[in-house]
Amino acid sequence: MNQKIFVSAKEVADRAGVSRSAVSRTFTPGASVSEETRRRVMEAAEALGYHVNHLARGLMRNESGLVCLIVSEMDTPYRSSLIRAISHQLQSVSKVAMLINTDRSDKSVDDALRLAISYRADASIILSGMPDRSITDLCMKSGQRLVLINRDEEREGALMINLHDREAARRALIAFQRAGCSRLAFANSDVGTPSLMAREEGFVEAADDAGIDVVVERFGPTRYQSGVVLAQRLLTREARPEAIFCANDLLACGVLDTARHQFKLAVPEELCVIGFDDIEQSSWSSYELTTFAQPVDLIAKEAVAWLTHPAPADGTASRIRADLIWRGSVRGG
Amino acid sequence: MNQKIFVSAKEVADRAGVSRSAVSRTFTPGASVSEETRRRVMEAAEALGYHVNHLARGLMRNESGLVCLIVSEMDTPYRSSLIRAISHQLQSVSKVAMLINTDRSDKSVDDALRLAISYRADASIILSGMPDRSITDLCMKSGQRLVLINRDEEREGALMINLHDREAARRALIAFQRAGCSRLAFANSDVGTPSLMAREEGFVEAADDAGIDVVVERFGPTRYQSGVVLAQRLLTREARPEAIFCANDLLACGVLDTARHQFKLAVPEELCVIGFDDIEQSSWSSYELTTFAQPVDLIAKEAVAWLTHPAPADGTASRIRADLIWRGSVRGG
DNA sequence: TTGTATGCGTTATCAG
DNA sequence: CTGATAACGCATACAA
Repeated sequence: MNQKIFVSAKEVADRAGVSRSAVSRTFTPGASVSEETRRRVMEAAEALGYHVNHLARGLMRNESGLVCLIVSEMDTPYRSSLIRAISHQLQSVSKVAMLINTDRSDKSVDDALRLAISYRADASIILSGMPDRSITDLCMKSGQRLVLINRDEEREGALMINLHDREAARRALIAFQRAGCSRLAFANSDVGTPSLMAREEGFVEAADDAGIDVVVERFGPTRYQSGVVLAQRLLTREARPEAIFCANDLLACGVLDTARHQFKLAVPEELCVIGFDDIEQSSWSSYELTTFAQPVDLIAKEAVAWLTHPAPADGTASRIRADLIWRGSVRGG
Repeated sequence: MNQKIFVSAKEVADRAGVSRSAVSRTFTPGASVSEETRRRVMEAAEALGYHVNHLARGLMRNESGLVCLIVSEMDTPYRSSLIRAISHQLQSVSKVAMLINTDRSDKSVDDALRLAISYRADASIILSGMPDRSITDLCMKSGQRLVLINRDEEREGALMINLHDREAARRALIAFQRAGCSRLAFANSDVGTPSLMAREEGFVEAADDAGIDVVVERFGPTRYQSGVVLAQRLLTREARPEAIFCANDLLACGVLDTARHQFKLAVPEELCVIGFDDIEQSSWSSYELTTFAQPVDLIAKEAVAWLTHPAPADGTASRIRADLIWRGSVRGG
């Protein structure tokens, strides 16, 4: 069944009439080989269909070229675009992404991290959940780098990339105020992800400061269908909100659809909505959603740069600003 | 920088007071170890933070546990849900997905496949593009299994998973006929992916058989924005189509939005639309798109089952039926 | 059941 | 610039 048939450096060396070291050097960037031997090696390698065994190379160098991406609900628009951006960046520095699905449990994140260690991954990037401190310590001790995206929690030696969620929430409030909205609401899922909570808290605080009340509603996973439920709850209140800030775009789409189709509300005339992420659907003409853009390419670039570049201090935190994209779901853009 | 600090089987053996073979056996499912030694080994391993080195193990067994996913535009709804399903299935059989981004060029697919060989991936699953025959031959010769999804092209020894695209297209025609539509159109991208072309050809053929004319329009990548352009072209024709079958849901969403918002057409009263894939957005209340469902979980299951199970004949082809999901974009569901 | 010895394909070291 | 040799961490055939 499993025919071995992998051609090794020795075979190439024999055919080319050189030592196996010469073969190794030919495929090691920046090694010194004469033009002549390189040519002969390449020729033999081509003929035999030789490919460097990255497993063996990784074993020697203690560096596999693998980077572990740990993520749940990866078929969600924002997540998948972040994955695309990161894997693309990784490839540009000759690394490759290992993709690991988790459910929401922190234990599954721990398992993923263990797997990363088993494969001697050069690094792990966590997009969902939060591993136990004992595991992250193990990662650091193993010389494995760690990047936490939107986790908003400290981990010794790891790179933390976060957005200015609270500050963005303040700007959302200002936008609503300028639109003349006074009855405000915040629509959130009930999963309690740090970045989602930061948006909620930032919005409520900002409203507090301005002496405005905010109705906060939380429900279900962070998905479209939850947005539907949230809208039903919010829009049936006696004092119907004039503006809803949603924890992310998926919720906002559900809210918008429900407001328009079920409650026959005109947006933005009767209801203003702001989301977060700027997923592709937000720009579709059924939504025209005003939202904060997550700069996924920038996030990916920062993450990968930190992985390859010797770290400045070792662990670092990065805060990125989310730009407000004005579309039609808020008056007076 | 790169502290070595990976604990090896030898260290565990020393601490447990056994030979390193005992350690190896403890972590090899189905090896014979006494309960006593197993316990002591596990204890030592736990204490030291030992993890089997999958690189070394893969080197020995010539089998890495890695499966390469080759895909372009992976942040697209259908693609990302397929990736989720596959990676999930892989994890359930203790394999892990290596994710490789390609652009549309076949050369980038070749490169991805070479990388898979370098990592001694157990298999490669191709979701986009088509590699050169010389490369696929190399894969087979290297004992690397190959799965082609929706590629609709033969490759010796590979598993090909396809849908009944042509047959589905026939059913789309019937649905339109039952809705009383006579002026028909097909909206396609211009990338010429086999499965997309099969849907187009199947639809045109079925219409031919029924003596009906079909306007075919092709434009751009297979994305929402292309749907917008396609709708503009189709809906400004003298004889405006009453029904449009779109090569996939993303195009259909663009068509629907444009028909409604720009041309003020009522769906399904003045225009019927059918898509393909059943992405999540199709069920959103702004679309209510009637569409053919790609059974991603089934596809993933078949692919992974074939990878783990000794192949029936070696290479195989699988055709899966796409169910029509009736929603509001066609009259008389 | 256990330990010993050997080999997997590389790269790094060092002598030439 | 080149070639021999020693690791790397593990699995396994073989002997005990």
